[in-house]
Amino acid sequence: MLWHERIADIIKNAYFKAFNQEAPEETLQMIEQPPDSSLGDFAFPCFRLAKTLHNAPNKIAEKLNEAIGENNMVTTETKGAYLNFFVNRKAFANSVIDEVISSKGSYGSSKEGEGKTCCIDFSSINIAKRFHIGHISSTLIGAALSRLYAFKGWNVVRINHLGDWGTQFGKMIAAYKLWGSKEMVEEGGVQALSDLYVRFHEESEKDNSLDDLGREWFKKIEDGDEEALSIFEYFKELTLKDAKKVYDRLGIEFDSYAGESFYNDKMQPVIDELQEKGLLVESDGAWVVDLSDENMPPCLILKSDGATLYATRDLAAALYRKKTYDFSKCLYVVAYEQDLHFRQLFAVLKKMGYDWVDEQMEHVSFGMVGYEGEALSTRRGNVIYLDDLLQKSVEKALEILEEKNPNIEDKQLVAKQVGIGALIFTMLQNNRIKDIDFWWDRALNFDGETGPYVQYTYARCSSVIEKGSHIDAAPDYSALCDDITMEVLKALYRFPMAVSDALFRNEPYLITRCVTDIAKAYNRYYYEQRILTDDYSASAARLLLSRATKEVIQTGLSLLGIETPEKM
RNA sequence: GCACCCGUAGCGCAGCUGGAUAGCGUAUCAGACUCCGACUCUGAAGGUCGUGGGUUCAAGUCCCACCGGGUGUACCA
Repeated sequence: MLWHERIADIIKNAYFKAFNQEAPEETLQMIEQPPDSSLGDFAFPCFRLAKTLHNAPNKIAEKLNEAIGENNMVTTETKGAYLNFFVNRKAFANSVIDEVISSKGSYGSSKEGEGKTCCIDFSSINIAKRFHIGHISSTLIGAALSRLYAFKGWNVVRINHLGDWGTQFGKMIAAYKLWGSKEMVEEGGVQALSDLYVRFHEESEKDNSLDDLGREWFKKIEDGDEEALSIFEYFKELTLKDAKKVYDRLGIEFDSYAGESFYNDKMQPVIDELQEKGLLVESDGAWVVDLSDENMPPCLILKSDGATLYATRDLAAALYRKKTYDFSKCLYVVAYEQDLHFRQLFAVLKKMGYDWVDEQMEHVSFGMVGYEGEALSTRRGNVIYLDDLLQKSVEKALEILEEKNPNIEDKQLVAKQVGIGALIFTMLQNNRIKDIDFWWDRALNFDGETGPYVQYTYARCSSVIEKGSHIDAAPDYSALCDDITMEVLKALYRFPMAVSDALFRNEPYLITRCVTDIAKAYNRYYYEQRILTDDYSASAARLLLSRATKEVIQTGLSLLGIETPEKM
């Protein structure tokens, strides 16, 4: 039983005894953890009760305290309006460790999502463009969320909504036909495609007949011309092959690559439906859904030349996903630049009568990535490609390993785990909404609260557990009752709540920070408390704590997509 | 112009959805290994929480105005 619940029960009983009425519904939610452990392990603030009980908050706290009396699980004391609880440390240690060890790596998981489906639209790379750091947030946040939902029992559909539609692909084909060749692209990969595109732009400044050629080729794609399609498919294959390398290194897979082109033939029904429901109005030759009652600009559905737009496609995609997956939740992990677009999208769906939108659809927006104080820009060279970044981070990790632990086995593998782990950790350390200014020296800094710090703690646990493997005495939990050990136990205790909060708020950083807290508490403990001693019963208990720490760190990091080497 | 987001220590950020003395990391300074891994640990210093009002027993947190920064604002995605 959770200690929160246990304490809520104690309060409820005391409340009834003291005031002869039921305690408020939200008693459980009112329980807090004090800012300082010396105040208590849990606290119940009584301010809010003053009104209903017509009594001063500190008097209420005192009365509850009297009503509780003696209890073998907690001792209580009042401090002003707070009723503070000190847990029975031995019982607390025992229950936290049991809980972790008995769940066998699934500590913090649950089945609350069972039978429900969550679609997560993330990463969403563009065809014929290299994977750069502009896509890293969506990719890592989306991947972490997909693991989190799965951990909570959800059926997760990971969708890579490819940017694979638009006139630029007509231009690409034109450029390819003019100056490119299979050999050249085979050798240069996606970079060669980007170069072709850049060249097309340059040349079309001088020769504007090229733009017509581009449009012609795009028209051919639209009309299903065999040659155009086969070249286009080839570009797509090439891009995905490149991206796959990055995804593999990050341990990410997708269930669907249905991108923009996929919805090409699925928009007409949506347009018809908008028409039938009387939502489509003409405006300056274009067809829009008016959203002035929502204080938003109109949502453009059809251009004046009859062509569809981004919003049209997203409407079709949303309805398709609902029909195909019957989701209970549909997340869009997209930068905040598109806040308005999603607000419009959701508003239009609601006008169409889809009331599930409010509860089920969410734009999980995040801050933008810049490079050393400037905006990302391919033209100015302010671009970092993801494969380069991963490579550099792994190299840095390898350098440090060579220096600190040159004789380690699987050095290359460990360097990869540490280097990539460091990167993921940094990216998932803060609130999504914060902009990220990318600096090489910051990205490659492994000191302080970083991925390697937590991984190091994990390796430390492994090491001491191995050293103590000969101990088979029955654990004596009274060895886990001092203040410093309690901080480790409390950090472990908080983990399931961090997981729940992270899911509720769609914020992976809550996991990152919880795992960091655990590592910090354990490192301090490790320094202050000798784990392996002559007292085998005490050692056995301390080893169990180490094992619990190790397992929770592993669970937490794996949710983020970070691996845990046994040695580093 | 309008809409949305952000503003907390030099820098990078938390702050449990309104509660106890505002924290963490970095950088700076001072310390700690004959000892389970020094990629560790302890301590010091660093703040009118952008500004001014308001609501409340209680405001970094809620409301209003202003200042500063970012993003968006119909035929791109």
